[in-house]
This record gives sequence, C-alpha cells and structure tokens, in this order.
Amino acid sequence: MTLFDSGLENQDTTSTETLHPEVRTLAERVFHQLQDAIVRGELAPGSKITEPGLSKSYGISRGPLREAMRRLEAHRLIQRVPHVGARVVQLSMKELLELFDVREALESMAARLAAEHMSAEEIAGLREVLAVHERQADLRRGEAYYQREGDLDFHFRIVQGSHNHMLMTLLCDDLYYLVRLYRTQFSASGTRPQLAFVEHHRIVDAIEAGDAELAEFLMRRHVSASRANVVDRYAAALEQQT
Amino acid sequence: MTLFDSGLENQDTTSTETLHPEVRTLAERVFHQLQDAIVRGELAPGSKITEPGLSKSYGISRGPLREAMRRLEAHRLIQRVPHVGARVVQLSMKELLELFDVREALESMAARLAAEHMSAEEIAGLREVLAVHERQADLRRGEAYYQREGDLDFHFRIVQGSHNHMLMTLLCDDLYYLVRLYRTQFSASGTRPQLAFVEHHRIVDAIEAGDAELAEFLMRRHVSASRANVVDRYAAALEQQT
DNA sequence: CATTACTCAATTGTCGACAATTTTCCATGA
DNA sequence: TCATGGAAAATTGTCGACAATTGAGTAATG
Repeated sequence: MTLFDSGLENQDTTSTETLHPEVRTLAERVFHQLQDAIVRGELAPGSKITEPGLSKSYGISRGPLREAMRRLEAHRLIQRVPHVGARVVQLSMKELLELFDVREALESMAARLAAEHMSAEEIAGLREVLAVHERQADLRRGEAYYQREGDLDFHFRIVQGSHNHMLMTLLCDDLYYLVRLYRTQFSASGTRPQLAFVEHHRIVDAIEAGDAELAEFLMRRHVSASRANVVDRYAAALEQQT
Repeated sequence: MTLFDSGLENQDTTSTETLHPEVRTLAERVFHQLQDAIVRGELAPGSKITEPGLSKSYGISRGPLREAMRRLEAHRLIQRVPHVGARVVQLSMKELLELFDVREALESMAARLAAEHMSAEEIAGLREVLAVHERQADLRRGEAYYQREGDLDFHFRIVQGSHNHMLMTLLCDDLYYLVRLYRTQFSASGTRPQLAFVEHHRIVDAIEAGDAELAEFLMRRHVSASRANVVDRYAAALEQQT
C-alpha cells in the first residue's frame, strides 16, 4: 500500500526491483537500492551518509535503514564509525591493488573449478557471451559501458561454473560490486578490450578442454595483466599531472 | 569515562570485551558475544534463533539485536529467511570442502605476499609461534585444543604478514570463524599435528628466504593436504557407519 | 481416518519517541 | 588573529509498541 503512493521512491525502483527479486522487506529493498546508488556513483565516494537524510529520501523509518546500512558495511560499501556516522567507501590505489590480488587468487581458483565442473550448457552460454562481446566490439567500438558490464558477465559466469557457492557469494555479492565502484570512481575505460577478448577466448578454450591447470593459469595471468594495466595508467596519470 | 562506570555490561563481558576492544555500542557487543557463542558451539548448529529469546537472555531490546544478527548473517554464521526466522549455520560436507578451496586460493596468495612483504620482526614472531607449538607438542601430546588454536595462530600471522588488508578481513573476520565452527561442529581433532609442523616450518623457511613462489606452493599444498585429510576421515566415518 | 479450512498464538517487520554522544558554532580571552 | 571553552543543534544509539506475516493447533468435512 505505502509502496506505491508514498511518491518518493519513484526514481528507478523498477530496475532495482526486477534485478533483485527477493525484496520481501523494506530493509532488503533499501539495501539493494543503496548498493546500486553507491556503485553507480550517485552517492559520491567519501560523502557522508546521514540516517535522517536517507530515511526521509527513501520514505522509510530508521530501523530498516540501519539494518541495510549494517549490510552495506559488511559488504565494504560504506564505512561506519560508532556515534559518528557512515561514509561511502573511497578506494585508494593501495586498496584497489589489494582487490586485484584477492581477485587473482579467487578467480584463478574459480577458473580451475569451472574447468572441472562446468556443464556443456554452461560452456555454451559462456561462448554466447563471447560472441555478444565481439559483435558489440565490431558495432560500437569505443563504447566502454557495454564492455565493462560484459567483462563482468564473463567473469560472473565462470564463477557460477565453479559450482562453489561460497566462491560465488564472495565474488559476486562482495568483490564485483567493489569492482564496479572502482570503475565508476576512477572512470576507468574498457580494460584493454582487444587483448581481453583474446584472453577470454583462451580461457574458455581451456575450460572446454577440461584443462583445469591451464584455465587457472590463464585466468591468473588475465587478472594480473589487468592489474598491471591499472598500475601503468596510474603511473602515467601521475606523470602527466606533474 | 562511561566505559567503566556505566554499570550495565557487567555480566560476562570480560572475556568478550578484552578480546574485542571496540565495543562502544550494544549491537557491537552482542554481535561478538553471539559470534563466540556460535563458534564455541554453545548455540547448536541448525538450532533456531528467536529474537525475543535472545533479546531477553542478553538483556537488550530487539533493535540492536537485529543489527547484530544482520552482521552475523553477512558473516555466514546464521541464515535468515524473511518473515520466518534465523538458524545457526550448519556446515555440510559440501560446504566444508568449498571452504577449503577458498582457503587454498586465499592463503596461498597470502603466503606469496607474506614472502614479499613480511618484516624481520614479523618473521621472528612467526618463528616464536612455531617454537611454542613444538614445546606444546612435546609436553601435552594429544591435547587437541592448543594445537587447533595454535594452527590458526600460525595462519593468522601469515595473513597479517601479507600486508593486504582486504585479505586479512576476508580470512580473519569471516573464514577463520567458519573454520573454528567446523572444528567444534565436527569435533575435528588436531589436523595431522606432526605433519603440519613440518609443513609449517618449510613455509616459514620459504617466507624468510623471500621465495614467494615456493611459499605460495607450500601453503597451497598444506591446505590441500588438510582438505584431503578431512575427505579421508569422512570416507572412513561413512565406512564405519555402515 | 485423512484432509482441508480456519482460528489463534507467536514471531518478524516497522515505526515513532527518548537518551546519549558528537559536532558545530559562537563567545570569550590571551 | 588565533586559540579555548562551552552551550546548542544535529546525529546516532536504544527502547517499547503496533502492524503484518507465518506456523501450529483444532475443528469440521469428505
């Protein structure tokens, strides 16, 4: 009842609600809404979050809001200090590189497990993702957005293919949102599109061949190269700045 | 100031509060208390947790309690279903093996980074932990408790030595509590004490030598062997049961 | 006797109000 | 002018009460 006539949250709830079907409670819903808002950069990194403010703009009381914030804190999207307040997380270069190291460890393991456990249908779906990427790369070259999301699609499916639920939640529920946040925060353009495509193909080949060791090695190198690319860009930006 | 004369938290907070210094709020405190209670097995795995019950037994209202439960949920120690309730997590064999795979990925990375970044003082502290273990192994052979906690001590210090904060929180704040929970739940005895000692020594040697690749490899094999040991025991238990 | 529908108790979800702490801001003084 | 101190406002922490949903128990019916 108060879901539709409160008239405040009619900004983009549709996309959020369709993406996250399990919104049986206010706390769940506002958690996902805030998650999206942070990742999209609508809530600026480092900006202070005040409970009365959010409570008013989302039209809910502070109870469910605080529960949602506790979840955001656990997912590293906000940082809280008792009796002081909460701020949207702001990734430093050091933390970004830490994130890459963790991704390298987890995603290489995911690729290894995917090579062992992925079904034929899942591999077919993975190939379809690659095909879509190539089509998009041909048509709209330079459009970074689809490449970004597509890149995460690729990694997402491999993690799913690992059939390791803990790995899935760690990467998909936690780290990938941080990756998205970093990409908007640093306005990072496509991560070496053409090179990444080749690497993606090789990884899928290894998975399809059931070569776990090779898939693990290729994924490790893929993430590592992406990290090195970030370091290079950062060094270049520092150079240009002086 | 209000830390000592408020006179409210005088039940059994000593152990918990000394372990976790940052207990500036009720929600924080009850979170750590519940965390310990679950890991120690005082709250049986699979048992239902009811908010009025905990609220009464801990002497707080349901507001902070719900926030603590949301954090426990994010740390995978309880599982919640909207409008139904929460249960203490019960690790199945499948999930336990998943946990080992994630540990293998993260801890091998931690060992690699530790070999690169650990300071001389940290390495000395690590050697001291090994010495303590050997003394304990000589004196009270078979006492599983100290071996267990000591084992976690060892892994804990290596993760700290990685100087990767994200890795630290992932392993120390999340996964190691699950490891403890598993050890009480399956009443797992010492994880191959004598063999583990040798492996620990070799890992420290590699870290001290700054051989990142070797440290990573040895840690990977160490965790993998521990996992294989669990599988063997499980198979033996199944055999004996029939 | 099994099954279904219904009522009711218990639990979860949400809200508004009050208490405690922090931050802001302004006045005072060196 | 700058530092220091202390009210006042804002924000966070906590509580009790009410609404909504679930699950259990019970009675009625085939």
